[in-house]
Amino acid sequence: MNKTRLDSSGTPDHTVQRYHHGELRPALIDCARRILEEEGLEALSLRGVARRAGVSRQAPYHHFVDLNALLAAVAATGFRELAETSLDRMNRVTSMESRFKASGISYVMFATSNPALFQLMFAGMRGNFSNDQELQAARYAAFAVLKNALSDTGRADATDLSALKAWSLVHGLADLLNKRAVRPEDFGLLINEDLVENLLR
Amino acid sequence: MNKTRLDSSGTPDHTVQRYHHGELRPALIDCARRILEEEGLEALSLRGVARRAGVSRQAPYHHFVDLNALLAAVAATGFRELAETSLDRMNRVTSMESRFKASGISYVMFATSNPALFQLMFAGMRGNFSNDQELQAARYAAFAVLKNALSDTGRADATDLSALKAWSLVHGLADLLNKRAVRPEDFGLLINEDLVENLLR
DNA sequence: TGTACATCAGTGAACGCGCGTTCACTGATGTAC
DNA sequence: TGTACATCAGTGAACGCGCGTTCACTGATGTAC
Repeated sequence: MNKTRLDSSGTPDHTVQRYHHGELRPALIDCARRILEEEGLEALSLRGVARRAGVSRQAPYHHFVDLNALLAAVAATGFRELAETSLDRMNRVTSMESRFKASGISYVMFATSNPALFQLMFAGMRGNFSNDQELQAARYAAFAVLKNALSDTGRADATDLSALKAWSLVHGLADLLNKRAVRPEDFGLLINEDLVENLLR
Repeated sequence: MNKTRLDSSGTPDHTVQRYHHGELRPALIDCARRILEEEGLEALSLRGVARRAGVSRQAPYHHFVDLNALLAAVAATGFRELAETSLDRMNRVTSMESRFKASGISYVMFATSNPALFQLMFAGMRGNFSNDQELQAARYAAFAVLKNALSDTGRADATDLSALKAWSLVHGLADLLNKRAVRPEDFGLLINEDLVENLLR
């Protein structure tokens, strides 16, 4: 272990090994996200996260009571990001109809850009960490963005059932793409986004 | 171990413990299915299956080269059953339109009646056992039943893209129900089937 | 400004678990003669 | 019809792995005086 004191510039730096990490909690979440991205959900473990953060196995327990708490925190970042990128994309267009369509596209794009994270976000709903407060709030906020996108269209059929229909459509497409049950090439298209565009037209 | 000889009636019986099981391969697949049903996909292991079949840990290796081979065999039974129950349901109605609708309903009902199995069936597609011959054949046959249900309607828009749209819709609904992201109670309904009926109307 | 000391955030070793898989072995079965 | 024997389908012990988690400990930090 190459332990050095914080140098005089004083800025926290994950690459500098110090006894007190300083930003370990967010760093652990970040490492978990990278493991999800590179190795998938099955490969995510507390020990692995600690290893990646360059910290002892026991260190994470100072920031998360157990593995589920870490998973909940990671899933929460996922929902916040989903809401954020959805709003970003929606704000690039003006009509309520195109905003609604943008929300659907962003849902699929988020899911296929972060397949393991997306899996974790929904795995939690029947799992052991679904009652985490922070996670519930983030999930609720993300779903609200999407639901509002539909109701804002003012469509006559903007019912709960239509919302479910829209959600099922994009959720299903996202999952089929992630599971490789469907590929854009099968439709003569190059990338997922083209396929979503076509399907939601 | 209560090992008894095969009694004079001579019928193979899984409950009678004999040195040679006689029907171990199908029995293992059956045990795997029951573990999926009762404990979920994460709980499925070769050791667990052997344990449940009342057989040594090593015994399954006489019938499956490794865990993936067993998983592939289990997933294949799933696809065969999906095709079978879909056809059953479709054959209870006459018009091509209602047959198509029946195929959609049966897809969701199968998925929600066998959540862990359904998860396994699609997990394989990006996993290590997707190139199993028997599995590929069963999967192809099941998907053909559903695709034909649409093309048989003779709809003008019975394109590949419409097929994907229909598939995404039922697949998404199935997954949302399985992940408990959506419950029929949220829509004032009692059971999943009512919700599917409403959504596909 | 210095310092004593409580608290915070790490370390390192260990426990117990279930897993996939390999190895050498043996009882059971079926078939050729 | 009997029997020798190859083969099939089991057993049981063991290896090595990664996991979540607990325990006792210690270095670092910040604050009251």
